[in-house]
Amino acid sequence: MFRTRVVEILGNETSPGKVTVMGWVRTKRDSKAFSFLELNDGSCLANLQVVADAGIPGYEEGVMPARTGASVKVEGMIVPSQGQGQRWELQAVKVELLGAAEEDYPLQKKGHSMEFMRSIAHLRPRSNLFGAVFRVRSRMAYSIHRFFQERGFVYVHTPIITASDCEGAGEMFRVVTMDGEVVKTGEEEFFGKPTYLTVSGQLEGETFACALSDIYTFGPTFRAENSHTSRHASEFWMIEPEMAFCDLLADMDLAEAMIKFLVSDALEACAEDLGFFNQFVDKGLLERLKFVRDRSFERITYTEAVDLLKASGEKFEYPVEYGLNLQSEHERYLTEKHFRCPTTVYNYPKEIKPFYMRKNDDGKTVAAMDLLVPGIGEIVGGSQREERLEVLRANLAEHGLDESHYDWYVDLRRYGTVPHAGFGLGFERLLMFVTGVANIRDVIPFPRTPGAADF
RNA sequence: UCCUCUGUAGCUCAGCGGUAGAGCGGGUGGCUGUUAACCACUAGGUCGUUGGUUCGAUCCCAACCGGAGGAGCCA
Repeated sequence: MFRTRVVEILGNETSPGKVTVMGWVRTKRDSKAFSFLELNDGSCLANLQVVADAGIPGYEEGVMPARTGASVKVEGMIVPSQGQGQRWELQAVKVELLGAAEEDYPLQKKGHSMEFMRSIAHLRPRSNLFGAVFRVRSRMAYSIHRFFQERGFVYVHTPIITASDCEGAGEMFRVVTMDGEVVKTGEEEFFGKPTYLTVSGQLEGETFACALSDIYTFGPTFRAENSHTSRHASEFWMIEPEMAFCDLLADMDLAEAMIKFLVSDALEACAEDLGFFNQFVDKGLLERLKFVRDRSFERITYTEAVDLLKASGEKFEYPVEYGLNLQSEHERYLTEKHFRCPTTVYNYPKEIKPFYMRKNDDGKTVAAMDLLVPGIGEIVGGSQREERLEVLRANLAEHGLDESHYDWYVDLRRYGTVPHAGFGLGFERLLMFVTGVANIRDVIPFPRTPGAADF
């Protein structure tokens, strides 16, 4: 089957002449003597306008029954459009109906609510919005690999089924086998011990960084948290670079460079789709993305942030106090009202951070950092890892963890330990930031949230 | 897990203590180089479920179920 993609046709300076195009009908306007078909093949946001004169081969069988949602094959000439609104149009010489759409095709030409679109997740990529979202998602995945590969990072596939529990990362899904309706436990466990779906590849990533220097992971992660918000999903994708011979400063530099790289690439490679978001989803999107691309980010220590929030005069629902976690409202104030740009907060009190983060010399804080962006909040969380054997052991004990569960992790500090650091970036949150789409369910093809695992 | 909002036609919503309406979508016909086309006609609903109050409930009350938003936790 040979076809020309719509994106190739519409980008032409001169007519490509005779082409065959296949796609889905977005809308059709009939008159007595001819029909206009808006054809979309997903290769770009724009449709190709097809002009089909009554009487051409396939008009009765191909064009007339082709209502919204139908798939068609059109052969014809690309000619300059007589009408307003498009440069090129396809003057059809032959139309073939590939697949009719039944009368109850749910996508209308008019806008639908996001809730309804979620209920038809198998059809929503055929809409302008979701087509654009998922083209951008694909491009950003590609760009992430490019960013790291160009910098000499090695891509590591950390396991999805894991026996390790990356402490502090939340509730986990158990992986079990069944005997009929009975879950096999104890001696019967498939792996001989309890296993889970991974909540993070970080600990395994550290082992590879302590061999290949600079590595990254990029894969699905799972959290069994019962959280109902627009920013949480039970299954999501995460990018986790880990670097040997690296401290917190270089870690923050990398996180910021990565955000800038991705935003810059999106602005260039996804201009049409971002323009659509800017018009219909978030009027300030392009301005904000250009700002992020061109300006430097703010950096502030946790202690400075607490002082700043206390002195702000702003009324918060939750108290600002050294030693307490920054609440969403506090993060939002910093990044949306005070600095009005992405902000990295670092050096958090050790009590509110997990065991693997490196203790600072002040004895009170750890070398942790969160990169906050306007509208989303935390998009990156990272730290320099504790590389000193005795300090790590003490941390495990302080957190009430059994060292025997982490023997392989502790080994890294026994055999040629090195300063190292890394971070985790939520892929869907990045996409929310880049597209302006407000709900995480709308930037992942088939979202899994508590109580919902359709499709 | 907690708090708030919400559930009427395929979709988006209006409505009212006396058993329902619009726009879009669908169907039929017409018309026009149209472009969220236009015009006319037409078919669609046990008003989320179960109880209760009432002469009478889609409307008031309760519980449950579903959806959404926020908090916490995090990415």
